[in-house]
Amino acid sequence: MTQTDSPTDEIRVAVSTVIFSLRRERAGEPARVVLPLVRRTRDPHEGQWALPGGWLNATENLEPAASRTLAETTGLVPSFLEQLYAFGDTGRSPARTISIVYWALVREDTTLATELENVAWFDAVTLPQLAFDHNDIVDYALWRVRNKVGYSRIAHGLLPELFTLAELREVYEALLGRTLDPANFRRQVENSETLIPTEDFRTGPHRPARLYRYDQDVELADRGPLPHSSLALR
Amino acid sequence: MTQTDSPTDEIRVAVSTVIFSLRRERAGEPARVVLPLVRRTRDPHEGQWALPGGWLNATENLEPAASRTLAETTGLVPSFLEQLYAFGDTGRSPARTISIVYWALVREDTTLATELENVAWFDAVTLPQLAFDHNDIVDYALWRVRNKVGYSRIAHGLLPELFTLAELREVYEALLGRTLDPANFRRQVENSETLIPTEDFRTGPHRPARLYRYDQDVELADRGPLPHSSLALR
DNA sequence: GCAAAAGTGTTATTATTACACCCATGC
DNA sequence: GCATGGGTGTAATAATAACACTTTTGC
Repeated sequence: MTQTDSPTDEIRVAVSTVIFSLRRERAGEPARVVLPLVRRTRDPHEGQWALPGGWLNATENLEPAASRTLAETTGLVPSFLEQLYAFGDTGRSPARTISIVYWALVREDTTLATELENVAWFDAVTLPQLAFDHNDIVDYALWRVRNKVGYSRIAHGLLPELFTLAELREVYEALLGRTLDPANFRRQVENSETLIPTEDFRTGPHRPARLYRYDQDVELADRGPLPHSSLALR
Repeated sequence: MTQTDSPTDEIRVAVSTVIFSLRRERAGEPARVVLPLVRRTRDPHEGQWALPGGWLNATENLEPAASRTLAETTGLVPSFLEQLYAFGDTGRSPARTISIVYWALVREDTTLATELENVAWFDAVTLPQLAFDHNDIVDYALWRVRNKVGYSRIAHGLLPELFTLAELREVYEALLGRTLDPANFRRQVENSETLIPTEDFRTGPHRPARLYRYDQDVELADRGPLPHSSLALR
C-alpha cells in the first residue's frame, strides 16, 4: 500500500484556448474582435459561458491537445496557436486543476460547426461574466495579441493567402482598436520586407489595390521557446 | 470500478525555475550571467546537471511552489519570480510530466546554502549539456530576460536598494552582452522617470557617483496575466 | 598634477507622425 | 465628371546614436 503527499485528490490537467477572429456587422463597417465561447453544462459554473477546452490525455502533447479540444468543442481549425499561460492556483475550481491555456487565431471566413448549440461568438471587449477566471484570461490574451501584432506577423493568421494593404491595415486597426494612417502604414510594412507584392489586383469602385502575400522565407520575429535558437537583440 | 482514458500512468506536475544572477571574477571585470544548477541523483539523467525544482503539492499554488522548490534545492530567495512556460510533451521524460517553469532573479550578493553539495553556479552562456530539455529552457529564459530588461524594471531585481547609474548600466550590459554608451544610457533612464535620485554618493578613486533608487509608485511596465487590468498600447 | 569615472553638450541619423495631394477605377 | 479608396511626397518632430568635452574626486 503506497502513501503520497496528496491522498485525497489528484491534480488534473486541462487545456483550453482563447480563440480570436474578426467579424464585421455589415460590409464597410470596421471589423471587431470576436471569440467563441462554450456554455457549461456541468456543475461548476453550469450555464455560464467559458473558454473551449478539455482534459489532457496522458499520451497527448500539449499543443495537439489544444487543437483537439478546440476542434471538438467548436469545430474550428486555427491558423495560429501559441501557449498563453499556465493557470493552476487552488481556488480557481473546486477540484485542483492545472489549466494550460493557449491562444489561437482563425480566419474571418471560418464558421462554427452549425450543429453545435452551446457555442456562440462574443465581442471580445464587451464580454458577459464568464465561468472561473476566464474574463481575466481573455483580457490577458487580448493584451498579448495586441502587443504581438506590433512585432510579429500574426496578422497573417487572420487574412487569406492574398490581401491588400488596406485589408492588412484593417486587421491591425481591429486588434489595436484605433485607426492607422494608411500612408504611414504602407511605408512601415513595405520597409519591414516581409511582404511580397503580386501582379494581381483587388478591384472595386475605386483604383485597383495590389494584392500581397507574406514572405515565407522571413523568419518570424516571433519566438516560441523550443524551436528557435539564435538570439538577435541587435 | 471506474475506467478512465489513461489507465496506466497519471500525469504528474512539477515546478522548476531558471534562476539568474550576476557574478564578476575580479573587481573591475565585467559581470557575467550565472545560474545555479542541481546535480541529479536519480534515475532519469542521473549525474547530469538540471534546473532546481520539485513536485507540485496538491494544495499549493504555482508561484509558491516555485519559491519553495528553489529554496529547498538551492537555499536562495529570489527578488523576482515569473512564469516562463509550461512544458509538457511526452518524451521529455520517461514518466508523463508537466513542468511549469518559472524564471527568477537573485541579487549579486546572495550565495548558495553552503551545506549543499550538489549545487553549483554556471555561466549561463557556456553551459554543459544538461538533463532533459533544460538547455533549451535556459536559452528561452535568457531570451526572455534580455527582451524584458528593455521595457521593464527587472534590473532592479539584480541591484541593491541604492545604486549608481553605472551599476545599473552594468546590469544591462551583462544581460545584453554588449556595452552601452554611458551618456546615452544616463539620459534614457533619466527620461524614463522611474528613478529617484538621492543625496547619497558612492565614492571611489574618481568623482562621487549619485545613488538612485527605483520609484515604487511607477507601475511596472511589466505585465503578468491576472493582477493588472488596464491596457495602454499608446 | 594625473587617472578615472561622473556628468553635460552637440550633432548626425533615423524613425514617427501629420497631412497635402495626385492616381486609377466604377458608375 | 465625380466619388472612392489607392498610392506618393513632404515637412515637422521625436528617438537614437556617436563622441567631444567638462567636472570632481583619490592619490
